[in-house]
Amino acid sequence: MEWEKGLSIWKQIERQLLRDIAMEVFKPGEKMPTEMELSKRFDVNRHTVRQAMAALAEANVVRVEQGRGAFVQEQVLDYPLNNRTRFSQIVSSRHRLPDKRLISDKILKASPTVARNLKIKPGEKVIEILSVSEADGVPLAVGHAVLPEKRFRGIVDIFKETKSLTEAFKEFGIYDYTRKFTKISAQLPSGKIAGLLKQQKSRPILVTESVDVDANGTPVEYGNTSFTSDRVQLLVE
Amino acid sequence: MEWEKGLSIWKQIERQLLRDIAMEVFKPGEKMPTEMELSKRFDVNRHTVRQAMAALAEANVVRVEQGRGAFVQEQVLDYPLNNRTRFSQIVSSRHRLPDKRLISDKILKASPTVARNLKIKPGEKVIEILSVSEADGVPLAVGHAVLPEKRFRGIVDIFKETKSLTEAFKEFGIYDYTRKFTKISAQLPSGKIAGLLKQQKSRPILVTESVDVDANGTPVEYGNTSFTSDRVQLLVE
DNA sequence: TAGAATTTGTTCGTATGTATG
DNA sequence: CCATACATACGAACAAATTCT
Repeated sequence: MEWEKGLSIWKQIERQLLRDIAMEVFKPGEKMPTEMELSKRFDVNRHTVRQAMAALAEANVVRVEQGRGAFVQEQVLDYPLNNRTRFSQIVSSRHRLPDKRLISDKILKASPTVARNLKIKPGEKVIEILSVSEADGVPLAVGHAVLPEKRFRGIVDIFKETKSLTEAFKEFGIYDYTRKFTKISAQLPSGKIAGLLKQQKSRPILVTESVDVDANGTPVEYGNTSFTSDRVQLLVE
Repeated sequence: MEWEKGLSIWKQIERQLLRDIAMEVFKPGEKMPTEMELSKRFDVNRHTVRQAMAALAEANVVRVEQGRGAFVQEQVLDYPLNNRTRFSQIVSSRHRLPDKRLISDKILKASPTVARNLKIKPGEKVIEILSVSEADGVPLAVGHAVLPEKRFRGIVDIFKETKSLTEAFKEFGIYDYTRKFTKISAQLPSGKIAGLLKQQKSRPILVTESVDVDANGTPVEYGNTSFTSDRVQLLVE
């Protein structure tokens, strides 16, 4: 590579790498070449490459992990929390193809935590639905929803057809429901969740705990959603 | 320990451990005895203890880490995001003693990201303030605020006195400012942040990125706050 | 499970060019 | 012209984290 004069070498390297990423020579999520390889390619010192990489990391274009390498940042999806937008709408509006796959469903007895949030008695039957939400075939979140079985018997079949809880609720006369609260924490994923999200166990996830209520204020769903923090960012406006 | 009849042994163990935690025999953040030690103490099989521990983990009373042991969960502080509440108010309302310590302040040039969010030109001078927010002497968050230097020259001295940006803003004629947006992600902390939060580098943190604007909609602060996810939970209502 | 190899992070030192007063 | 400060660039050695064998 030829160096223009008037512009520092590391800035030219930064521009070149940015072009490579834009041209998908290095694709989102993929590993970049090592600093050694890059310093050979550009025929400069490793520090010069590092300065370019640091600039890219600051601009959130790449993510550098000690001992592993640098990775091209996936496109981060802003996931709004406080309004009534649904997953499929959010993903569609970003020109990406949404999908929601049912992983499993079970009927079991409410644990104390579940019972408190759904305002039912511990031990009452509840429906547990595990699903994966994807955009363009890439998993973004694992949803873990719990609903009172007494009120929503048979909802799983409708969910399977419509792939949407919103639609399924309509069959039970619930045309509007709102989010009562959302609690957000950061965790490391279990092996199961990491597998479903197709991410490493060492990368953290965003976990939201929430309760949805119907027009009367009665809880209809207690949910627990795990987002890949590499591909999703929660947004409060 | 004597077993009551009519109640399963693991539930009695669960109750006993809960009592121990309530009496602070095991204190928040501390390591619990190993499963082996507990099974000896209660003279039961290790699996019986595991069942009790699993129940406590489900109830979020303890946190189990493979290869390290079980730890009593710290009291989690719900940190509301969407209203105008300030840190000191939030902590005070939970009957805990708030404190905000200035770690460092610097004047440097705005990076492209900073410039975009503050709506200034890249390279313009900005004030960078690093602070730690604590409750009862335990660090909860590390704040990283960036302000335009042109408008807020000398604000650091006022911040040092009042320990509050809200108060410092008043000296500059800003009596009201609002949060334009908050973006939330999960990350692993850098060594520096982990040290300031007095937590392990392997435990994830919640990072909020936000912009505050004055009454005219002009950005006054671009901030980046890192919360310990073991002691803080973000709350959106 | 233990150690070697790989890869990034940090800290020295050295040298050069450029802007400023 | 000089002194100073600052950014750039290179080199070497070691620390820390991860992966491979």
